[in-house]
Amino acid sequence: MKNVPPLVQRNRAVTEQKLISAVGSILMRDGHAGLGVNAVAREACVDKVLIYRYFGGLTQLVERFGRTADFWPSEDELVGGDLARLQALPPKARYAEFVRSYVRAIRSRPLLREVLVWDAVEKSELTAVLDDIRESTAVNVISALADGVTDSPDDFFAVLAVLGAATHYFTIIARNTPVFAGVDLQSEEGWNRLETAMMRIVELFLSDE
Amino acid sequence: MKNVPPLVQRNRAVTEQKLISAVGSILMRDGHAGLGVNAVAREACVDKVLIYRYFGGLTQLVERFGRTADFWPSEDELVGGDLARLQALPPKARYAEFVRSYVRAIRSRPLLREVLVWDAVEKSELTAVLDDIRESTAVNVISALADGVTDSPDDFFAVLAVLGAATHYFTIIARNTPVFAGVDLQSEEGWNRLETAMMRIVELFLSDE
DNA sequence: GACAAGAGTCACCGATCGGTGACATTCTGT
DNA sequence: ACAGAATGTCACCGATCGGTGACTCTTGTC
Repeated sequence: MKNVPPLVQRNRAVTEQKLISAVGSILMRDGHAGLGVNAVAREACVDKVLIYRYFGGLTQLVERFGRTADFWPSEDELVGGDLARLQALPPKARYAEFVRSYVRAIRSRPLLREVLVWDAVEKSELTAVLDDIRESTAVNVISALADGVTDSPDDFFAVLAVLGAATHYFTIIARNTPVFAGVDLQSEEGWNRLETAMMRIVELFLSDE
Repeated sequence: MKNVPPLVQRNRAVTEQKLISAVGSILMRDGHAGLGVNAVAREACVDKVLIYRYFGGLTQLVERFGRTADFWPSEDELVGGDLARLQALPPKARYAEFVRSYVRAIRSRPLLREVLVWDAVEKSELTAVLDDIRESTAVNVISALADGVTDSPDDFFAVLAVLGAATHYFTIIARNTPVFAGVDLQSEEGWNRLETAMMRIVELFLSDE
């Protein structure tokens, strides 16, 4: 009897999953500063010794979390869901729309926001993993969109880097800072100002075909 | 005799100053995460109880530090040291040079860098103080430079906010992140790419008189 | 049914944290 | 000179941290 897989207790796979998702929960609720062995174990309703037994320590657990969790938006979402349609647009509209999609994709992910903070503030287990994901994604997306801008005299990729950096920064500080350089970060109106400014920047850098 | 002010011991003013500058030292060496009552007292070679007696607690001490320390560059330095000369330039060159001065002013201040990190990552005692300083400085400088751009159809101030945000972000992540979106943050060449991109952005937004 | 391996529980360690009360020393006003 | 305030020292508290050893209980195998 009871050949059915155990309903509840004594299941390493389930316990591991509880621990991994506890990392995400804590990041969302308390930020990276709240991440600790005791906190994760408490959140997962599991004894902390299992963190060491199953993962080798918090470091490795967080590493597993980084590789498992998909807080980073997919490349499809980064381009607004339809790469082919975007590619068909003339450069101006193509990149303007991409910038807007990027801002909204980043902004709408609270977990990603916290991870961005962590990534910016200190060198951690997630940093290396995240940096790799970010850079490879950036390369893929940008090369998928690059068309008709290669012979520009300007360093358009540097411009894109500037816009990406600004997006990350606004997203991060909007959690606590109400106003930056006169722009209201708590209202949609403020973010619209930023979006249009960024879209206008890429338009000014690109000819119309 | 001994009417001269005491050479060494038993001097509240000196002790307070030791504590205040210890805050700066720790921020520089260990970042905001290393700031604690014990750490500050240890750094200042002073008993921690004096932090409570003289300031009321670490919070108020940090607040005093925020108001006294001048990690934030002066408005003169933000404009490259000579406001009048800058104001005499045509808008394009004026703002391009301002952007470059700003990037370099921020980048060359390690203490400011750490404070920027702290300000971005969490709501603390310094946050409110810093936000006030930053916003009022921004208003002053921008209004001192504003001339001939008021009737632009574009939201040029939002563009400046974007550039400021990107500057802060690059400065923050350069401590740990080697590359962002293909730009090397550890080399002068990478920063030159960013500087020129930003300067080019403001140029494209401004007519030549 | 016996038994070993795996899963989970519990109690404990040393270190550090923020915070405080009690004491010793020095300075100052009269 | 003396008293009282100011300055600084020291020991201690409870809480939390990361980490570990030893135990109990469950499960699968023979």
